[in-house]
Amino acid sequence: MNARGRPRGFDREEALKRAMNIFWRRGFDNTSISDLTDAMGLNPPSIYAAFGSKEQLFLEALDLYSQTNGDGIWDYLESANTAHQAIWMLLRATAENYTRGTSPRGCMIVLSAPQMEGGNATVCEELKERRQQNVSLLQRRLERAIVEREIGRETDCTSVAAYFTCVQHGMSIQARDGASRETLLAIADSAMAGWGALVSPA
Amino acid sequence: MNARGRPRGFDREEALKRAMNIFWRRGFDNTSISDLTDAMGLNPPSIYAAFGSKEQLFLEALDLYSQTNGDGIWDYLESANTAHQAIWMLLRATAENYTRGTSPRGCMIVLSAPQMEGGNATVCEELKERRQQNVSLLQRRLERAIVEREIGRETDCTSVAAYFTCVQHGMSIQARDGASRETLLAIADSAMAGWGALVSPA
DNA sequence: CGATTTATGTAACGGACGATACACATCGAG
DNA sequence: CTCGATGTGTATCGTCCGTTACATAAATCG
Repeated sequence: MNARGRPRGFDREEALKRAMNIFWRRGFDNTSISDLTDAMGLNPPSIYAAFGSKEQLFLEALDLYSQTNGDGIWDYLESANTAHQAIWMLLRATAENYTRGTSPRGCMIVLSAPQMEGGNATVCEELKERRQQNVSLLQRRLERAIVEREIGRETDCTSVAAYFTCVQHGMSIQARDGASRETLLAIADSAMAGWGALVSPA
Repeated sequence: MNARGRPRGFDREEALKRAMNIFWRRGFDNTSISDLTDAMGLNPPSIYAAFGSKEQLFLEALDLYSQTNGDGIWDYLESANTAHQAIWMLLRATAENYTRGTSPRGCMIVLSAPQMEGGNATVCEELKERRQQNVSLLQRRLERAIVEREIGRETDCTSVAAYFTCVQHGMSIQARDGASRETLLAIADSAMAGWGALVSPA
């Protein structure tokens, strides 16, 4: 009992990758089905048969983005030995990731649909949740650093996580506005300058 | 030779204010003429006669935003005695400004149209230029602080300005995502924590 | 071989968009 | 008053949007 009917005439993953790139560059609302058919080399019925709708296609593209572009950044959180090193490398990896010549600049999750009203509600909510998950990841890493006695028990992990997340989000805007990799790396370093004052002593 | 013809039946400034609010909340592309007619209480021909086009209306609304909402923030840059105090107050004022109950959260200039492709090119370019002007303002204030011997001559004013601008931009995203005033104020304080390491000694 | 199932290409759907044509209302000038 | 000028309301323009109907192509199943 194998695939019945006419087989799909295109590579679904390749098509999804192209959709991701154009959503990333133009955002959800500013990407039309016509844009997608051009970029994916498909006609509308093929897209709808394979992905369901523009909204579902975007959500799949968002998953692909998180897996292929996000992980390279967030892996450092757990792999680095200290929270200080982890966040520093996270920010520096972000700077490099946001200024790759071949990819759109900045983060798809931050830039795709910043308006909470007027656009697609499901998409907005999904993006918002993913952004907030990143705050939680940072916060948990800081709490782990308390347990491991890297930083003191008095550290306000929630505020510090919000601060570094804020810097990362801001880097998306700067990257989209054309900031150089050097500028973003300098921002990453600057953001770490206050570390000693942000965490309480171990 | 005074105003000939039928006089305008509405308050132009009040209508512009309402347009600003809805553009601020929904962004440029996600605000339709229908949204504007509802919010402004006008029919399309009245809007077009008074403001020209959706694009021109937005640009006027953007000017109004800068005058009524931006100045409260940026005035501190020149009025404060030191660059340190100026930037700190700038960030704290930003935190308060972005979390006023009556207004949309976050900055209109940052959130209205973050995509450089697919939307209105003129609007995108205008917003980008205004964002970059803010970097220049910060940079000049830091250079003044060098002249006034508040900070050392080795300070990398460009990088430091980019860093604080980045924090401010990030606060717009956080505010739009629902961050509390306390969270944003904590971010402002956190961002200042590295000041001593960011500037060279006087 | 049909019969069935799935994918594709063409062509178009209803609806929303930004923007206007047109008739009418309301002003100042003469 | 009449005349020219300008604002307003209705009703609509052409275009693009996301989506789909329909006929046809290409595969498996019996």
